[in-house]
Amino acid sequence: MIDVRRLRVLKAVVESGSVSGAAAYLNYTPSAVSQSITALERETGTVLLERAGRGIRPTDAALLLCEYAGRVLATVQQAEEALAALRAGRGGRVRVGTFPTAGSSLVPPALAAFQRHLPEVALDVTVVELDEAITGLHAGTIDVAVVVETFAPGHAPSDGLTRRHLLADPFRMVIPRGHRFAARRTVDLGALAGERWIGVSSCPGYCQQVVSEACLRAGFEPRYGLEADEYPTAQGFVAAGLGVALIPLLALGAAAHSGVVVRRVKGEQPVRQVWAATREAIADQVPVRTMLDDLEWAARQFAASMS
Amino acid sequence: MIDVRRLRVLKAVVESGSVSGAAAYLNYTPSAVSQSITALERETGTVLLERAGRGIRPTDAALLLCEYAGRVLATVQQAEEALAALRAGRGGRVRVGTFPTAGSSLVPPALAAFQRHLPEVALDVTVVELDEAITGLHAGTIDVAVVVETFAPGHAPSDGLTRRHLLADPFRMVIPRGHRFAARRTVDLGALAGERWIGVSSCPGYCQQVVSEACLRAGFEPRYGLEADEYPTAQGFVAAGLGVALIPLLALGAAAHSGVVVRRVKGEQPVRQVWAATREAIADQVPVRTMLDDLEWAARQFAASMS
DNA sequence: AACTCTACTTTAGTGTAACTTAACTACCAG
DNA sequence: CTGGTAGTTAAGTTACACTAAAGTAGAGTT
Repeated sequence: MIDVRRLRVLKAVVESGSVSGAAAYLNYTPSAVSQSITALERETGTVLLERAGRGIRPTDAALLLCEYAGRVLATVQQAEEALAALRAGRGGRVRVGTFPTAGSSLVPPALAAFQRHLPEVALDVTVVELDEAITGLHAGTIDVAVVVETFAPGHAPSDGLTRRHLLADPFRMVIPRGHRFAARRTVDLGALAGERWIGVSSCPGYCQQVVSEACLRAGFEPRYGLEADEYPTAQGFVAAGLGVALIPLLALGAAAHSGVVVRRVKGEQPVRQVWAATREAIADQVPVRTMLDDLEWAARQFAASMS
Repeated sequence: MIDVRRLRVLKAVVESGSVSGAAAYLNYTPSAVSQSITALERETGTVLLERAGRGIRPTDAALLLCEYAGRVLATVQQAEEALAALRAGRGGRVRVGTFPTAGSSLVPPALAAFQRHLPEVALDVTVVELDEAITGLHAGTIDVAVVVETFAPGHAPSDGLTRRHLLADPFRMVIPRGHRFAARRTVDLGALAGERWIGVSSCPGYCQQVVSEACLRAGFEPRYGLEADEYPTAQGFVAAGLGVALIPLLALGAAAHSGVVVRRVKGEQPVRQVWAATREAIADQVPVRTMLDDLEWAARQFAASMS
């Protein structure tokens, strides 16, 4: 394979028309240029320069190689420019993994803001469970994950990952419209000890745990009746009078089901913590940082709108 | 400017999916590959590989660079192929300079043969005087010159040039159809001592000299009447009865003027030597050597047809 | 949980080749 | 013939690309 650096030297010679001119251009000595060309001639088995009086004249072969050298060097320069563009946040792709109940109030506004900031970066959004998010981050199939808890203060951050706190998402009491507490502004959990509780399977483990702990703090263990697969379904169950549920504000969305009322919990709020996580290795990249910033911004917007 | 050799290494890594795979492919040690990539990362200020478990994963930047690397390496390979083609005699250009009276029997058949042999080589043909031919060869504006004499055995070949003998082109006596010697097979120059001689200015110096020397050998100095600018004109003058002329066989062409007869000179033939000359530096190139061979072939053909 | 294997990185050392310096050759001009 | 310019050659030095060997870290094994 022809050495591209020597092609560069040849190009300089052909374009300047002399060895010494090329040397000046390249900040070499004429000797170095001469030796480079000789080496290239040896390498290609072709005569590239002929002596012509005091100077030199490129052969057909030299002109041919020079043409290709131009293309090669132009391509390399294009590569540099494309790389600079990528580093500046133009081009490339960010893969976002979000937990199932991230809701319409957090991730979509963040994605919209991101597209405004970096319109040339492609976006992949997938819904993933918590463990998928972690393994995806490690495997490189996800760049930014929006997850619930796990990264809570107590937990050690998974190795090689870094996280940013987005939001403390409070649970609200969802009760049927006709319920005896529907008129109250806030609801004491303890007063609902006897109710039938609706569980949600899509937020496995942790969310359920928050609910249980809140109930325990209120002095009772919730009696679960139905298990909904999603929070909207759970609202439906509540509206149908099948029980009550504690549902995170984010999962309630902008508009609650018409058959239910949403009430603040009296006393200490049960909350779930929402985090954004990414690999440390890519945390400095413009698109990744921008995505984190936009998620944070969307979270602040949401928190402000719900206060 | 990004180092293309390192791009090559990166490409190997990305395509094989591992450092050790690339090392095996390139006949390097994994260490060398790792160092190359690190250097490329330093050079570009970009992270190219992330550790992923036991192996590595290329970043977006690496994939981007890899794409350009493919183009660059492909272009270099194309250059090599184009160069090989040029060396094999496909492509390129041969510039032929020929003396004014080279005639239709030598150069055109040679050019036709050349085009048959190397159809992809472009041809430039110019008519040049002798000194133009020499300077043109030196200056590189002519690759192959067809010249008369100058390179005769006595002469030292001009520096840096090499020559090949093509033809001893004999002069023939051209006399009017009605001339008293028109019936003879051969003509004794001495018998024409009293005739008016037609000179030709287009073959300056040497051709004239050959004629004069031949006449001197025959014991007289020719009395020049008219001077024609070209050999066909000279034939016209002879046909009109304005004198006689010694004209090289090549210049007579395939068909002589209808008003004249062409007769062999008795005794020692006045001849002009026809040579092909080229620069030593390019004498080994396929197109140049082919051109010389074809000129030689055309000369043999001509000599055979005129025997 | 300790081990082992594999993959990559790091560090130190070596050899090649790329460049410089200096001397040489060749061409042209005064 | 001399001086100046352009290119090449030869010798020497430097830089760096690669190897060797030791180090680190993940993933499977006993």
